[in-house]
Parts: sequence; C-alpha cells; structure tokens
Amino acid sequence: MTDTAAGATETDYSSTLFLPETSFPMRAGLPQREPDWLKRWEDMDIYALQREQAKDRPLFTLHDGPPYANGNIHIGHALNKTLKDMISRSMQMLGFNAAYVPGWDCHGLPIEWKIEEQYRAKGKDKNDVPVVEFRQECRTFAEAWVDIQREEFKRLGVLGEWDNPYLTMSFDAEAQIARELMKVSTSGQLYRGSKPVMWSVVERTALAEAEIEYQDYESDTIWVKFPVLGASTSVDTSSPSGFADAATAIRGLEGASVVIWTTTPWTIPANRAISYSSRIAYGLYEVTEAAEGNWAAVGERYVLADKLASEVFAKAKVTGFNRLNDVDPARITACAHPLRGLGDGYAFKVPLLDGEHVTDDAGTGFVHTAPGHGLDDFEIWMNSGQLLTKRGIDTSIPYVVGDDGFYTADAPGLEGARVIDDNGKKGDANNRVIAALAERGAMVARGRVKHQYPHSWRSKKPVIFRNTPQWFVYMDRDIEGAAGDTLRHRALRAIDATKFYPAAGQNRLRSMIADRPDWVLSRQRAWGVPITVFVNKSTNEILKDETVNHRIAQSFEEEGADAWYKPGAAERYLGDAYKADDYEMVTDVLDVWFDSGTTHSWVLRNKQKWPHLKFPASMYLEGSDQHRGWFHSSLLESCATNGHAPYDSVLTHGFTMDGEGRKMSKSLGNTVAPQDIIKQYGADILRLWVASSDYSEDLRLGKEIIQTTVDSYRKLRNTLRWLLGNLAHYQPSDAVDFADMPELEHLILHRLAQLDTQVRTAYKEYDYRRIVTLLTNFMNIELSAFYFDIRKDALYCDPISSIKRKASLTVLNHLFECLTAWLAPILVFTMEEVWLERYPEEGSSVHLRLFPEVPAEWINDDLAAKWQLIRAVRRVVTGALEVERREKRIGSSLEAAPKVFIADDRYLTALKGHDLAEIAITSDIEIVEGAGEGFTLDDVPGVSVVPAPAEGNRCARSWKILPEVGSDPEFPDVTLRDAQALRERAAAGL
RNA sequence: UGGCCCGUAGCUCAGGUGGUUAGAGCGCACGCCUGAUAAGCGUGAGGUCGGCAGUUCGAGUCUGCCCGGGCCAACCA
Repeated sequence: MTDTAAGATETDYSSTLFLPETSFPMRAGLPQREPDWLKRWEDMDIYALQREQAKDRPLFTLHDGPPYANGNIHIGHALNKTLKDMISRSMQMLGFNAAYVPGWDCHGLPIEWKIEEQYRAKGKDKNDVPVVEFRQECRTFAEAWVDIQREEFKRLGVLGEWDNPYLTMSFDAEAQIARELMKVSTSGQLYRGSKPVMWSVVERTALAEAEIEYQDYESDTIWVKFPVLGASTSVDTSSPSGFADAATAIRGLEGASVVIWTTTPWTIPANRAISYSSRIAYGLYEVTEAAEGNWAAVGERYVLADKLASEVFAKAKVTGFNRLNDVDPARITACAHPLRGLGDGYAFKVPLLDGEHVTDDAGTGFVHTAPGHGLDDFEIWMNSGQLLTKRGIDTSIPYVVGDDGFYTADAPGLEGARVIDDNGKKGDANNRVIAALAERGAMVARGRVKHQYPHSWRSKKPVIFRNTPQWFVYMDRDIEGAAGDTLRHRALRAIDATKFYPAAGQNRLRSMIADRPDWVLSRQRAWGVPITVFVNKSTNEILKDETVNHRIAQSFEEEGADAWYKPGAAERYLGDAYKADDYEMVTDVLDVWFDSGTTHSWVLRNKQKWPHLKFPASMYLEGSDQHRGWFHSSLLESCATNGHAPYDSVLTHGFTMDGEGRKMSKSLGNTVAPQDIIKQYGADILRLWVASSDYSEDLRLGKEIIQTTVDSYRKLRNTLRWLLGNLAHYQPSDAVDFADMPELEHLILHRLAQLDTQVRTAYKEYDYRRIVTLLTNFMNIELSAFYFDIRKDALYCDPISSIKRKASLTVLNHLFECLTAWLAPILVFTMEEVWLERYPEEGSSVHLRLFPEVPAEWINDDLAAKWQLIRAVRRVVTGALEVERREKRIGSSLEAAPKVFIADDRYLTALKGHDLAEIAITSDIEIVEGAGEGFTLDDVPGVSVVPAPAEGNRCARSWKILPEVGSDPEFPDVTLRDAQALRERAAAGL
C-alpha cells in the first residue's frame, strides 16, 4: 500500500498543470444577462447581417401566422414563436436564406368589444359615434398591443424583422384584402344567401356567442298538428306519393297529424320542415276520450314518439287514447303547414327530415324546423338541399322577422305582429300565432316553460335567432365555368400536394374541407375590411367593374378601409358610369379569417417590402386549432385566387397543458406565464423546454418539468464550460493533423461526424427533441463520463510538446465548433455566451455561422466497432474497482493496478497498442492472455478482472501510483512523464 | 353528442413491418473524488407499457370496448 502519510508533505504542483481556465460562470444568471445579448444583436443588426450574408442562398420562407393583437402573450404564443425561431435559425444555419417576418391580426370582434367596453364605462353609446371614429379607436388599441407583444416576442430570443412586420390593418394590407375579395366576387364565387344569427332586437345588431349570456326566461310552449299530406310504401322519399296509390300500406295515416312541440311559437310561420329521428320509435295514436271542445278532440289521430305519447296526451287534457300501429316517419312524404291558407300563404309542403339532433327526451319526438331561426334547423335544411330540390321543394329560407322584430311579408296574415319590442319585452307575435293556429284547429295544447334563454350581455334583454342576409363563397360551384373545378375540389387537391408535420394533420384538414359548408364571409360589424361590393337594386346582381374596383383599392391604399365609410363613398367609387341610387353598397365587414387568409398575397408577394420571402411559403406553422383557422382559410383563399395552396408544408404543434396534462385555465389557477419563467430562469430554459418536448402532441409544463429542464441545462452548460477552460490553452498553431492523432481522438471525431449527419437530418425534419437527446447523451456519456475523464490526465499533466495533449485540444476545438453551432438555434443566448467567451470580437456571433462542414475522413465504423469492445473491457474494470471501493480498499481508481484476464481474441486484438490503464484511469494494468478468476460481467464473456493495489509511490503531480516515481533525481516525487513536463515548462520559461 | 389526436419508470422521451429478462438521459438513493467543486466519476433502486376483452404459439406493438386527457364543431382568434 502507498504510504498515505507522504501525502501530507506532498508538493503542490497544481500551478504547473494545464488546468481549465475560464471566467465563464457555472451559474448562468440568464434572466439578468439575456437582455444584454439582445441589445448586442440589435446594435449589430444581426437580422440584416444574416440577410446580407445569405442573399444568394435559396429562400426558406416560414410564413408567420398572425397572432391577435390584444393582451399579453401566453405560453401558447411562446411555444409557437420559439418553434418558428428554431426553424428559421436552423434553416439559416443549414444554408438557406431563412427570413422571418412576423405579423399581427388586427381587425375583429374582440378589439371592437374592448373599445365598446371602454365606452360603456364612460356611459357612451357606440351607435352615437361615427364609424370612422370608432374604427380609429380600434386601430389605436391594436397598435398598442402590437408594440407590447413585439417586445415580449423579442424577449424570447426570437429573431425576425421586428421593425418591419406585417399588419392586417395597414393600408396596403386593407387594400389588398379588398382586392382579393373582389377577385372572388368578379370570378363569380361570391353570392348573397342567408343564415340565422343571434340577433338583438333592442340593439338592432348581430351578436357573437361571447356576447350572449344565458338567463332564466319564461317561454310559451305549444303542441301543434301538421296534417299528413301523403305517405309512400317505399322509404325512397324521393318519389312522393299521395294516399290514392299507397293507402293500403300506410294504414291510418290519412287524416292523421304529426305533432310537434316548440318553445318559440313565433317561429311557426318560418317552419319549413319537421325533423324526426330514425333511432326513435313512433306510433299512430287515436284520441278516444276528451272533454267536449278540447283542442285534441275524440277521433283525431296523431303520430308521436312512443316514449312521449302519454306525456303529450296529459298536456292535451286527453283522458283516453289508443295506440293503433307503428309508424315509420320516413314514409311520410309531406305534411301541410298548420297555417295553410292564412293570408293566402303557407301552401308549401312540409317535408320530414331525419336529424341527428332529434331526441325523445322532451316534446313529441318531432322537431319543428324553421331553418331561419335555429342553427340545427339551418344545418339540416342546408344539408338536405339536394333531396329537397329533387322533391320539388323550394329551399330558400324566408325572412320572417325583420331587424326590428316585426313580422315581414314572408309571414302572410301576421304582418305587424312583433316578436320582441324595443324594450326587450315579448311582443304579440306568440299570441297571434297561437290564435291563428287554434282557429284552424291546429293546436293540441299550450303551456309555459321556464328555461335558460340567450340574452344580450349588454342590454340583458332576450335575443332571437333570425335569418339574416350574408355573403358566402361557393364551395361546389365550377370556378369560371371549368367543369368540376370547384373550390372544394381545388382545396382537396392542394392538400394532397402539401407535406404535413405530423402526417395526421393532412387527414384532419382534408375531412374539414370535405365536409364544410359554403364559407360565410360577412359579419355585421364595424372593425374590419368591408365587403367592397355594390349590388344592383333591381337585378340583385353584384357589380363587376374593374374601374370601380380599382378606385376602391386605390382609396384603401391611401386612406385605409375607412374610405368605404366616408360620406359620398358610393358616388366616389361608382363615378359617372353608374347612379349611386341604383346600387346597394354593402356595409358588412369581412370575416377576419378572410383577412389573415390573404396574407400570402400581400406579404409573400410583396417583393418591395420583403425581398427575402417567397410564394408559396415553404411552411405555415401553427397550433393544431388552426386546421379550422388559418391553414384552412389561407388554403381556401389561395385556391380561390391562385388555384393552389399558399404553402408547401404545414407543421402543427399541440397545446400546452399543466404538469398533469390538464388544460391551463385562469379559473383552475394552473397557468404558467412565459414572462414568469423568463424572469425566474431565463428564455433559454423556456426554449430548451420547447426543444425537449414532443410538440406534435400536447405539451406539459409545470414546476417539476421546469426543474428537469433547468437540470439538463446545467449539465450542458458545465460541459461547455470545461471545454472552454481547456481551450484556453489551445492555439490554432497547436492543431494536430488528423493522421497524427491517437485512436481515441479518431473515435470522438467519428462520433462527431455521425452526429453531424444525425443533427442535420433532425433539423431538416424539425425534430428538436431528437437533437437534444442526441447531444445531451453524447455530452454526458461519451464526453463527460468517458473522453474528458480519460483525457484529463494528458490535458492537465502532459508536457507542452505532447502530441496526445495537442491532439486532444484539437478535438476539443472541433467539439466546440460543432456543439455551439448545433445548439445555437435552441439555446440562442447561451451559445452566444459560449461563443463570445472565445471570440469576443466586435461583429462576432455564433448566429452568423453555418453548421460546420465535417470531413468525410472522420467516419470510421470499424474503429467505432473496435472501441465498443475496448469499452466493454473498461466496464469490467470499473465494475471490479467498484467492488474494491465498496470494501474500502480503494478510493480513487488511480489507487488500483488490476490484472485483466482475457480469453477472447476479439478483445485482445482490439486492445493491441492501447494503454488500458489510461482508458480505465488506473495507475497501471496488467493484461494476461487466457482465462482467469475474478470479477466478470455477463455481457462481456472471456474477460475477468482481479483487482490489485497500484505499486510504488504516488506522483505528487499526476497522482498516479507507479514504481518509477522517485527514479528521476531532479524530480523524485513525480513520474518520468511529469518530470519531463516540468523540464519543458522550465525551458519555456514558465 | 360528432370529427381528429394522445395516454411507456418521479420528469422528458426511445421503442420500423407483433418475437428473448421493455430502453436512454435527467432526477432519486448510496459510494468515490476534491486539479470541471453550488462541479466531476461510479453503482443501484424505480414500469400491471391507462384499463378490460379479443386475434395470435407470442402484443407496449393488431382489433373492439371502456376510462382519462386535448383540439375542433362561434359574427373568438
């Protein structure tokens, strides 16, 4: 055993070693220091430098989906922008010109709403303010949030054209959005139809779901008879037949009535169909006993859902009834409208439609369907369009109620009755309808029900669903006469031509496009781009005049879309060619999805403003919700105007959940604000979290996950710090040629070359977590625990002239070059910090680099396979030493000099020419050919290790224990190698 | 309720076309080192692969059902 007492008097040689030297701090202090690097990048205008540097490279255009300009950014924004940043940075470093132009969505209801809120606080009424003034306030509001969000995004380390972003409310944008709309209208794809919307009679305005609150309300309910007009023996309802030829098969339906139930009697004049469900059992019932004069009289026959029949009869004060037989409602071809004949109207047939929304929980099992006054009603009516047309039924939806709540001429015999008055009180419509029904013997029963009913958030008054004219884009009409060339067809074809990450996104978007109804473009709102269309009052046709359209676009360029709302606008646009009085100027505003759906046309194609962008974009990247949003509307808009998608690829990410995988919400109190993470840990931690998560699914974020990220950041940071410390002793002139390097260095360079391919591939596939896994594993297992650990001896102790030391330094330099570049798109701040530590010159930045070229000669699979064997032997040695440590026979591995018995030639061959002691970090090792006793590992057969203490004295410099220590007269307390090192130092004057 | 998607160790993730005792890094426990030191090295313990049923000689991997979670289904973005 070594004389441990000698240690007490040991000379301290540490000043003669090449120990790591660096001022690079172990603790990052990111929250404090990140702003300094941001400032540095801004001062040097690194974004412009990148563009200049890459001006001749192929373009990679990640087109930014515009966030909405209200409120501070949340974790979803941070995720989104960070991913985008990692993509553009890595594409830039892969050799593209990857410009990034951020944008904002500025129009729309939420902003409008905020301004209205401010009005209400001041007791001001929106309707008293001129539209242009109101719009100006919205604009100012959006501008303020653009500024705030811009700073928040920059703080994440996102590099982009922040001083030249795109805004949907800029004048040129508003002009181009209008131009795009006019392209759609002149090509004949735009039409005016109608749709029920939530309508407040009191405020004379359409309302959004967010503007609705549900309150208790007492409604009149009625049960109404719809006389059966005909039935068919076959369920092929496309061939209607009367009773004359089908009487035998449809027993008892002649003279019977289908009974419906509704809580909105005033919608009866708007009834156009009855919905039933094929999953519900129906029967034909006869009234056998009822009081004299009862609405439901003895002898009448009703079709009802079996489950609800007795309930209906109870309401109808029927004391006795019979079930006659089963009824399949699909066989009823049509009913008469219960108001038939009133005011000479209601002569149309009322068809029966099979509806998913029909239940037998309440009512009669039949749902009164007024397509102009309910969403379900509207949908089933629209979806049945083909069927109805085949049966000769007019599919147009009547405008039964005006914006003031009065019945219109579409409610014959009821004109002048009102649904809701200006104070929000029930009008006389219900009673008038009930009276008219009773008069014709169409009533079965009436009642009242208390339920939750939608009310306006502002006035607290009840609202109604009301059919309202809207502007639509055809999904299925041939575009400009080309047969089969419909918008839907174009869009589906475009989806097939687009690459999706992950692939599932393709199906999702495809099924949405395949199923979607026509696109409703109009909103009855103020803050947006107007639908710049004139309609001829007598022909109802849209004016298609290039000159007029040009005037419109031109005025928007100069004054913004406000021009549409200025006095005399109609005359100004129509000029002398048309009389303004002959035309209706549409005042509806465009759906904001149309705004953002056109960005490709005025951002990607505006070469003056953004010369580094291309159309179509290389990629659109957003959260998976955007399959219904931006991906969708951009696709439709571009297919309508360009015939193809505006993107080559679409990448989607999931949503950020809390640590348990539940959605973040303010009410649950489980939200994580990006601002807080940045303040406490730094943006690089947030970015590392993004990079190590699987963004294709929902991501989780919580305390523990942040801690995990912080831990892995520390490890990365320290490994780089050690690299920096050693490279302090490296001069480029020390570089050793590849051919002159030891095998261990070749091994590391081989791994580096492998990683080069893997990292590039992963970046091309946007697979950041693979990069993080690859690099952390490499740095932890192969560098920190293996290569660095082995080479510390040579790096610290070897003589100045040592080739091994210089070769190792050369490898460290390569490692530095590669690792800093590979990690730069992810850890943008830290890699810059690391880089500047070595290259602090002005204008220097890791972000102006490309991923380094790696020489092909580094690849050496045979060598790697050989070192697999060597490392296997090493594992047996370390395993054996661990037993010695347990038994307190050694502490440091340098106290050991084991005997290694090797019976397997493969291992012997592999080890030939190598110093296993160096590799296993022992003071000495004896290799014995042949089998032996000792420590073994199951997966390394033929290798056994017999531990033994190292013989000799401990070297005061390298701490190795060798017999040779003491043999150098000049330096008797060190090994011969260390003595040589000391002599060289002295010779060099150190 | 419907469309699409997800559920592998404490955490983040690997686990082509089904095939031996399910892997990695981090964390944790224990030990070593004290010349990467609020660091470094080693060893080890952790998993009914959401549950149930089926197909199969054999399923984390295929099928069905169930449970849990997410996105979408707005004059919200």
